Amino acid sequence: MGRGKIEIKKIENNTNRQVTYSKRRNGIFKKAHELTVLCDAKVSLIMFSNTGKFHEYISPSTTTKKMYDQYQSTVGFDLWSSHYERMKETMKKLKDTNNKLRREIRQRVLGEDFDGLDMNDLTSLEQHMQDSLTLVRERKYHVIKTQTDTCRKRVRNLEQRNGNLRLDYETIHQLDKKYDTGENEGDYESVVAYSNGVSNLYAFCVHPNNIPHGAGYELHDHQHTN
Amino acid sequence: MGRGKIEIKKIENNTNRQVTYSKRRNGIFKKAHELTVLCDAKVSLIMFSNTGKFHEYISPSTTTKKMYDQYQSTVGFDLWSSHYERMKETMKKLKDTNNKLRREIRQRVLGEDFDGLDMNDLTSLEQHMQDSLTLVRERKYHVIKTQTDTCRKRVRNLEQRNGNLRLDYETIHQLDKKYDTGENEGDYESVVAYSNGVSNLYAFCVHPNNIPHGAGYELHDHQHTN
DNA sequence: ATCTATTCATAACT
DNA sequence: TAGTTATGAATAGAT
Repeated sequence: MGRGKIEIKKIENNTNRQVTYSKRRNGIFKKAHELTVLCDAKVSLIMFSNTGKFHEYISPSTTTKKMYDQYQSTVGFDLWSSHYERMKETMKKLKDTNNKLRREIRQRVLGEDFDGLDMNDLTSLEQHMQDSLTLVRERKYHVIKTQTDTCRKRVRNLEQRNGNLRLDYETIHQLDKKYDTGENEGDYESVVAYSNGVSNLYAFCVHPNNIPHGAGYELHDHQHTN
Repeated sequence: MGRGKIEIKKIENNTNRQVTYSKRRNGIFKKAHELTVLCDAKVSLIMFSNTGKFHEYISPSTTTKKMYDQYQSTVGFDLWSSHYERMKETMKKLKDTNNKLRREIRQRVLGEDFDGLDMNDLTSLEQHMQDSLTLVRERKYHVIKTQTDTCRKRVRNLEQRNGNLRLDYETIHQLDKKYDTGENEGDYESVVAYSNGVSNLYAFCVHPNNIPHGAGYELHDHQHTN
């Protein structure tokens, strides 16, 4: 139908193909619409050109979604059912699990929902809960013990540190006395020697009035205890 | 294009409509295929006649599902994503809930997974579990009490019944003695009178050897206790 | 189903 | 890209 018969095979000329696509597309759409009206049919027509351009015709009496729902139920095996059904299955299982967990919690945590449990069930439940409670208590005592140990260690460290401080302090005191009585010649070496292994001696020498509170040294303490 | 021009409106004659549908459907399918070949296009053509009959054409280079996936990504708003996404959302929530429940159970039932719980958490958890355990115990004792009460009632009933039986038995014994010594004249009335208010006297008279076990009377017992 | 007079769609051209 | 037209294709109505 045209100025000459054509063979039905791909039109290689790009422009021609485009033109033919456009013309014939309109032709089909027109036919689809005529069929819709004449025969009261429902038509969904979707096309993509080889360049990816999209066109569709859908009978006015329906929608594309409806057509595909109908398509699916007609063809039986539906296109997404595998995904969809598997998903629904999974969801059902999740819900079931959820409910079981909830019931367990209701029984064990909230102390409800005992219907259908006989003496044996109750006794076993009680035993289980007793065991679990014991586990929680053990955990708690473990935590307490750990905390106590840490605390004790810390105290011991502080005591030791305090002892050292006193020692240092007394040493300095004695040195001061020496200086006061002019007995300090040749003793500088011994002071330095003594200070090895005794912490913060220099600091005390600079600020001896800090000793009783020691707030300024907490950082040093930490460096030692850690 | 036929023996005469036709108006594009619904064909009322049923047969005519059917025939036209069939002819034009083939026409469109042919055109769809020609377009597919000539222009290297992809066509999905789905139709339902007004009687519900289904026909489809799909370009050989593709499938209906592919076409609709492409349709969805082209049109943007896709046909199933809303369902699908909502489903995925729901599933995620279910999984989360599930995990939370599981953790609670691990903590409270299995005595595991205490990481991140400090002393306060543990103390509160212990208290909660103690409370729950108490609830289970209460329930258990309630069940025990109920069972015990039922049992006790039953025993009391049986005892009472047993007492009645003995009474009956002795009565009969005395009557037998009377008969043995010939003292039974005019006493029939008194026996019947006596039997009023005493259960199963007739039965004893017929099968006095059943008395000690009484198995045959359990049904009667039930009728009395209920 | 098949036929065919007629209308319609469109290939080539502008 | 849009319009024209010669021509083949589609099909309405009849058989």
